Amino acid sequence: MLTRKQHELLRFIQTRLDESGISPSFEEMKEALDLKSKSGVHRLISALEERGFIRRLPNRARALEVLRQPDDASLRATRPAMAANSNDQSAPATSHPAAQPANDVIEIPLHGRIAAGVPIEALEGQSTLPVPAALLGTGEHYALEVSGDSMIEAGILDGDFALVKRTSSARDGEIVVALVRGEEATLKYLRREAGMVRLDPANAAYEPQIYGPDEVEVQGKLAGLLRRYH
Amino acid sequence: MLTRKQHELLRFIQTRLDESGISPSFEEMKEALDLKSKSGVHRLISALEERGFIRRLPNRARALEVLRQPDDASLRATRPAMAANSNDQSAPATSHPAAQPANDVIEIPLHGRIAAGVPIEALEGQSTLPVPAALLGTGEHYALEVSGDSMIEAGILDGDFALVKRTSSARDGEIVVALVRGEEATLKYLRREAGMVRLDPANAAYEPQIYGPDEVEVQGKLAGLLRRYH
DNA sequence: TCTCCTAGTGAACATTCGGAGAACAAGCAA
DNA sequence: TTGCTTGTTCTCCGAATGTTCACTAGGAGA
Repeated sequence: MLTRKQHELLRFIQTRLDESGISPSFEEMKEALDLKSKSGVHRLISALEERGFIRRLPNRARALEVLRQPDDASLRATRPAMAANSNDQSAPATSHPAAQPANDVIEIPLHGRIAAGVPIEALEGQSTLPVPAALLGTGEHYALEVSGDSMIEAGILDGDFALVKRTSSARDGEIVVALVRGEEATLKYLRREAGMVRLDPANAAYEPQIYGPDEVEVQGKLAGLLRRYH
Repeated sequence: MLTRKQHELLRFIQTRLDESGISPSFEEMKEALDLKSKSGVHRLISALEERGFIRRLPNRARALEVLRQPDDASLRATRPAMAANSNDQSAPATSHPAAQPANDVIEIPLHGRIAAGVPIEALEGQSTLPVPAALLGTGEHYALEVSGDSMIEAGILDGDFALVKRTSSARDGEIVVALVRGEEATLKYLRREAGMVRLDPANAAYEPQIYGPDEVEVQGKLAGLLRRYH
């Protein structure tokens, strides 16, 4: 899936993220790959993004996120080491060499219903929900039960479980959990325009809402969805 | 399923990916198979792709990904099931505190895409998908990747994973996997009227289809849904 | 608000590498 | 025979890489 250079760069980025938590700048990547110009890095980054290995915020410095690891044994072998690096060694949760089902499932907290007029922190969780790891990317996730039909045209129905990645940044067009004026958490499309933040429902019966940047806090972005039919 | 050469090539690719994480180029595969030309490799690659064993980005160098192993128990044991999930994500959240194994999880077989014009039995699957037991009821279940937008108004989008309970009976108004004339499996609302069976899409752009009772075989009914956002 | 600096963007050029595919032939099984 | 897999040669063109240079967006500070 990756060429040599792409692979090399991806590993460098991942290493830096593991060590310092900060993505390297183009300049640093240039040095690491022994190039004389940032342009080469730029193209490699673009290729990695195109192939779905990283994600980035355009025009933002050091705004890289690794989405997947290259599919190779050396990584699999080093994963325990990485775990020890990136996180506290006190988490022994990684010792499941062949515990097949367990490796594929992540237990995430269920924080209650969204669009209930209550900040979701208030509902910090009682229960948890097991979720296939494949539905999630990296990072911390939680689940919310969707209330209402304001996102129905995006295929998100009342009663669905939204799997949300905890983050305070999101890109235009992504579906986010937004806390409005510290009071109300809703699930909406995020769009920014003219210094304002617009929250777009996916239901022609509802109006987009426009707020000042200080009125809206992104609490996470939609990473997956679970639904039950009875 | 695979010819000797295809099998040999697939194993070579997998080996290289395991060792280096970088897919081999046509030139390298040519050498490995002891051929004198890349064209042979080209045809083998095409065959492997057509049969769903590998995935590739067209016109991209070294952009191969192995989706399935040949039906070979020794190999299969070493590959997590989700590797076969068309998209990325074979490397889930490498390590974070919230990632804990769970018990109430059921591993169900993933039978391929539905609405692909192929009876799903034909795709009897290598891969499996871990699913929270809470999403399913009793009985035997399997998963299908949804193809197309014919159920979009029911909140079922292209690329979603439908969790299906295997059953040959369903009630009016339920969403079922229906095999039409032994050929085509589709996901539709089931309705019976005047001795006929009607399969209703949930998309105004599509027409309901009406069949004789002998033409339609219910293979299961929708029990749950998984979706990933990228 | 304005100005400056840095990091990121991307066009352009050259070189080498890698993939697509037509065309022809041989071996083999139904 | 017919159909399929395989082997081979050859050609064409696009991808990947390295490099230079100029430009732009954002953030920091005056």
